[in-house]
Amino acid sequence: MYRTHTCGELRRTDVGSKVTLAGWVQRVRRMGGMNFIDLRDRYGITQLRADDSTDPAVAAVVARLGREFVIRAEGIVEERESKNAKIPTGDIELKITALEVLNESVTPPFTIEDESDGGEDLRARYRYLDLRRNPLKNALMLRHKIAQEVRNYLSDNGFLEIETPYLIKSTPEGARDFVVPSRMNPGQFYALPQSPQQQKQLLMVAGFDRYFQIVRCFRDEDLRADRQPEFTQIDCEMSFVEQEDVLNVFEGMMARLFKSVHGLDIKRPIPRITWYEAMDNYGSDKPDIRFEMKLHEVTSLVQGCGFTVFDSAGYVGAITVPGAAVYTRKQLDELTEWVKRPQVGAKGLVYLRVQEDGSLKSSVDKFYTPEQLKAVADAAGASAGDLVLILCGARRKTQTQLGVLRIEMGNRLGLRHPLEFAPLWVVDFPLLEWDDETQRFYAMHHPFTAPKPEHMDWFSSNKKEDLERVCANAYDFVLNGTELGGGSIRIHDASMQRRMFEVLGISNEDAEAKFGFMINAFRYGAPPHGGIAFGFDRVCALFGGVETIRDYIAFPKNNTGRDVMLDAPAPIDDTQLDELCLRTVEKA
RNA sequence: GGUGCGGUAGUUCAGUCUGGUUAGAAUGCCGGCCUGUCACGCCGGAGGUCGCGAGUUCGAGCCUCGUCCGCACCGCCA
Repeated sequence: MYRTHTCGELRRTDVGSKVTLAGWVQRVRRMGGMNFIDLRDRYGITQLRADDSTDPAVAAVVARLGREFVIRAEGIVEERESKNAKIPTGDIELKITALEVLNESVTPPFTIEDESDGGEDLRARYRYLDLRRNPLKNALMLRHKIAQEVRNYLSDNGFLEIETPYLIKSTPEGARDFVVPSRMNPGQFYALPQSPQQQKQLLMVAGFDRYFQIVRCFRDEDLRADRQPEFTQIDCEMSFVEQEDVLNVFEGMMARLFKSVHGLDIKRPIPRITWYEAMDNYGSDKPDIRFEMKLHEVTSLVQGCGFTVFDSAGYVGAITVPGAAVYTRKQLDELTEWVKRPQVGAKGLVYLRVQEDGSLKSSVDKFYTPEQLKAVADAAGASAGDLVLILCGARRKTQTQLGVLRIEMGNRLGLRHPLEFAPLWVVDFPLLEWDDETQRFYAMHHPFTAPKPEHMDWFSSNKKEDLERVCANAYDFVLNGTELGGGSIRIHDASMQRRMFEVLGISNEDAEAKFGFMINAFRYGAPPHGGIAFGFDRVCALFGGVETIRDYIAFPKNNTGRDVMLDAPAPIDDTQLDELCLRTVEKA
């Protein structure tokens, strides 16, 4: 037996017992004649003590120990002379009676401590060492906890966990597919699933009326702090449900997670706003509602006064930054430069200070009377000491820019506490999105999303402005400004599906070629159904209070999609290429 | 495809704007001292192709151009 206990469990009540521990050497403190070893495993740290004078054999082993050696120590649990309140085992130590090196370690390239001295890239290349550190270890433990809670909740609610294939068929709509060549079918390719969307709908046709899966998905797109090419979804689908049923079930799931992970009782029902309200009030389809600072349209108040920038704009909107009237000219200039960066894309920034005495000072004083400015400040909900920031331009574009500015000001004012949680449903998304470049509609969610029944007249119309108004039975779960999940009620009626393809400009032949198996299956009695999928990595990261998902994935890819530890992707042998008929002709 | 920031001891960084003797600090590592440390302390030591390539210059870590790599973001992500 290598050990009787872990390094995290011994307490004062164990004093006097003879135990054996095994783990990694975190640090050796040699005091001259007396030595302390911090022994670490997954469960914690226990201090070992060795006295050179009483046991020369142990002393000889201690003398050659280095960081990250794997050792096994036998000894007696003793109460410490001086306690360490920082660790749970801080009241005791192990007086070593026998010590064995199970394996040596070369000096690690960075320190294995909570605050490591290693940079991101270095730690990524030695991920197995990085994972020994508490922050990453705790992140993976949180991930496990959330996965367990999700499984239990869904299983308790009658959901069956069913696996779907990873080798499927490429679908042209949506993100780029990762493809896998087929040896037995030369020149043909599988695709890895972007999500098990079609399979789960087929499971509904098959009668598994409540399905879920914690499943890996793949998208060959550029990466971000919150986007990996392979990521994990909590994928769910239900039959004989309306939107309300889906929202209720998954509110319950999120409530259970908040309770079990953070001990929080979230308010139910979780607030719901429409996509239009989200855009008009927050300039985002995934608003962070931990703080107010809503958008206010002031277009009618500022036009016709000779300020041509506003007069020619389709929309003029404002946000009120509380307590920011003290911003200096320099700070405002910096903010103006900030909104003009390509990432935001505004042409300029108009400000309006409501000073402590109630008087107004703005960058457009010469165009407006104090009364007119007062009306703007009132419309924006500004009071003494506040700063009103105004952008103008095309409606949705400007709202989006104000939304980005709102988040930035929220950050600057410290209004976005990572461990404060404000969940939200965004509902009634537009069904379709017009693309100017290709002059056609695209499905905002995916082409199986059902239009709202009350919008069927518009959906039947061939006028662009009618189709643009059609809302979908689609919904997103948003937490603290991050989209954590999204789903919809699906189309289960063949004629409506045909109409959908027609609107999207997909011919019968194309639809047959791309989604033939779906269309065919739906002829055999598809039940009304709908579902949702959550980004599991993002759920973990947000519950952990950070914005990057990499820490919650054991072996993530870097910014360019590489696994720097494996050094993948990599070329393959010519023999492999030949077998797959993929060998390219050498260039002359 | 694009924008920004970064690349200098094992590691994290300073030095680059304003070119000039032997490129510094901290930490880690090695050696010595130390019997109650827990970020132990004290003394000493080793450790550098300044990412790579070209250019400007009497002289380049520093200036210019190119290139590679990392991170963040825009595009993209039905």
